[in-house]
Amino acid sequence: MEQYQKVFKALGEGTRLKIIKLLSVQSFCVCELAAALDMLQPRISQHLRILKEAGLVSERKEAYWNYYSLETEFITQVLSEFEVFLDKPLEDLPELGNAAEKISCLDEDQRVKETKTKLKE
Amino acid sequence: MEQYQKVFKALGEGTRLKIIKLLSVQSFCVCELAAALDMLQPRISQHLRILKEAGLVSERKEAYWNYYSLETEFITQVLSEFEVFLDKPLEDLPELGNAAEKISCLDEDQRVKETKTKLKE
DNA sequence: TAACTATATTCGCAAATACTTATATGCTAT
DNA sequence: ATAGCATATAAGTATTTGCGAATATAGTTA
Repeated sequence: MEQYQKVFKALGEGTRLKIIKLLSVQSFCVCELAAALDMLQPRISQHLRILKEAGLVSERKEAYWNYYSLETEFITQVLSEFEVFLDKPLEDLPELGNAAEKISCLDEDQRVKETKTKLKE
Repeated sequence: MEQYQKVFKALGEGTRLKIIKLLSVQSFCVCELAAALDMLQPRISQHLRILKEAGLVSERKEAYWNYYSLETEFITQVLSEFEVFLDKPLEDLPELGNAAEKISCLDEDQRVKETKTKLKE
């Protein structure tokens, strides 16, 4: 669950989305990305670090340059895993097992029925 | 592209991810979510507003309560569209057509070859 | 070694965001 | 109508985050 947060946070920013889209075409070094996006080099480096820590891009050093590549397969995998995550029962998630207990005694349909009954009486 | 940013930003936060996971099981009203997550009600309402504006959840009023439901199909659709987005040519994206021009004169393999040649001389 | 190029990191600032407290709105019930 | 419950909104504060400028690091050339 922490991984999804990290990945989605990395994806949820305009500049990083642009970088990702550029890298989806081909690998680029930092200075090329900076030129293409008309931004300062340190900014690009910072965003690339975030993307790299989330696993979305990888780095390859070549002479002067550091080329960054999009980890396309990783992205595909995380996104499909996320859909599986949404189908899992709450009990399987340590972060939410507690929450599951607090509401497990309630059933929505039953609740609504009770409410309606109560209101109609 | 703006939609992806909004959706991913909404997904990239811990509390909202938990809310989404809870709603993946069944619909809940605000006070139930607040109780389950042991958080204050206004905080939950705020997060729900963000999720709703991103299209990730929908609202249904019932007597006293506002029940929120996960828009599962929407999520699935956006995520698969995003993968298509990554395959599109840059020219199709108004936000990056400009960037495409700035780097279109460069070809990575050629660039690397030149570099290596230059370094070996 | 010294000078150069590309990149990474740090610092200070401004904008955005999440949180708490307090208040307002909307239904429902008496 | 007035009271009560659930929810939404607003105000104020603290934290986070993106940014520009300056500095540090790493690899390359002379």
